[in-house]
Amino acid sequence: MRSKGFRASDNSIRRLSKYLRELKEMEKRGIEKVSSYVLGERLGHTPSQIRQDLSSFGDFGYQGYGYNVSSLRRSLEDILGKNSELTAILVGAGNIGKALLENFPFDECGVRLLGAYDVDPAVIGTEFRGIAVQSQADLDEELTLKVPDIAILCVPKTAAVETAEHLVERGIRAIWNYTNTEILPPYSPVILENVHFTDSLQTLCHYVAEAKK
Amino acid sequence: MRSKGFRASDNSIRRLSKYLRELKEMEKRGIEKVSSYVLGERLGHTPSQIRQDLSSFGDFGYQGYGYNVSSLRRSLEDILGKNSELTAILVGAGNIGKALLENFPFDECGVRLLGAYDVDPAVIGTEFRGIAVQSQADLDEELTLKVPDIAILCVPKTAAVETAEHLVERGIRAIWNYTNTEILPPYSPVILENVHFTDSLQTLCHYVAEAKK
DNA sequence: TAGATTGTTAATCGATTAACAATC
DNA sequence: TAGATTGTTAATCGATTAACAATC
Repeated sequence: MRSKGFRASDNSIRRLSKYLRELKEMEKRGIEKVSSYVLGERLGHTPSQIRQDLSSFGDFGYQGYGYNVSSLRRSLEDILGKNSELTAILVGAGNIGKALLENFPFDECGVRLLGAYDVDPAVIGTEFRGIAVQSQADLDEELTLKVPDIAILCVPKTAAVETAEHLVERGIRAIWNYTNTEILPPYSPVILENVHFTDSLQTLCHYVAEAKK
Repeated sequence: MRSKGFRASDNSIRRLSKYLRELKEMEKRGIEKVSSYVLGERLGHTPSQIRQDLSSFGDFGYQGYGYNVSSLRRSLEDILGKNSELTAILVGAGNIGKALLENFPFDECGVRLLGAYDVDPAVIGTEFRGIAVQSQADLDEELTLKVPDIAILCVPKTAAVETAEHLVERGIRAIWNYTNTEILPPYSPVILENVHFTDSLQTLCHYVAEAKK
């Protein structure tokens, strides 16, 4: 994982995830090598773009051959932090929180989920894949001991900003935000990744409405 | 909703959703007017960008005054298809499907959910907010009667491509894709909006891993 | 009126694509 | 070897930002 001078754009990073997805699929099918041309065909990108994206992180290919699927897969996993032993907690075990607890493939991203927390007594104690939901007090205690790398924020909209600020005050430096709310001021030093479902559907609806006209 | 000659970029459309979110918040707080400068401050965009984004869809502001919050909110809802009476069905009532059925604010996007479908007999018949999950056969019958505008695809990865193709063959022209898979060839005429959770977490992990170095 | 702020045109910046020498 | 395909440099394209006349 050799990093070069300039840094890749956010769009480029997101494409790496997409490439990784396709590479895993190819690996599963026993495909050994792939060229930027073929990968681009499959995913709708130009060969140039793929080579540019990859080359900003290292020399992964071989001239006249292309890329070895398995080894490029491993390199992309490295870049995307799979081997960085990152830890996370989940805050808010409502519906979306539960869905993540029950189903999300954290291993696939190399993230170890340390715990889940909620304020609702009816939910506290419930167990999902070996993780029992704990109380707010437990969360605060936990954070004094060790701050995980990532907080997955799944609390209701109304508690979103408050909870986010609380977590950041206690040392959290990255948030995976499911609250459909802008939880922190722009340019805050916290690394923020938003999953805004309504934004996504509204974008789709815009194009659908346009197409219907 | 006056549309001008050139079309807005995808990024621009996505920002409109963000603006809309903030405008709703301001409206709730009783704020009557807003300038591109103030809105930009709140969301981390330059005033120029906001004016550019908006002006590609119409003249919504007033010189020397700014924008009226309520009326801009309404205009953005129009652009984002809220008043286009779009319809949708949900296919695959597993965990994420259920979470959407139980919680997603479809009204907020102006989308009417017509039905939900699954192959699992254990799930068929279950009701969520007035919508009973129906069988695959029911789905096919429904599609011969009337094709909804959007299919929300929540089936397992393994059934993703097959189900998507099935739906498209029967007339579906837009898919909100929750399967974490590339379900259709690039450049297909179907309008596709992907919600790829793992891509999102991997992107976050990349930045977190970088920051830890 | 003077100050504020729009919509738009022009300038800048960054990202994508094309081209090509290097070389497996 | 000849053909294929990389990594990289240069050219193009598009998106963001700055500037400003118009005007409320």
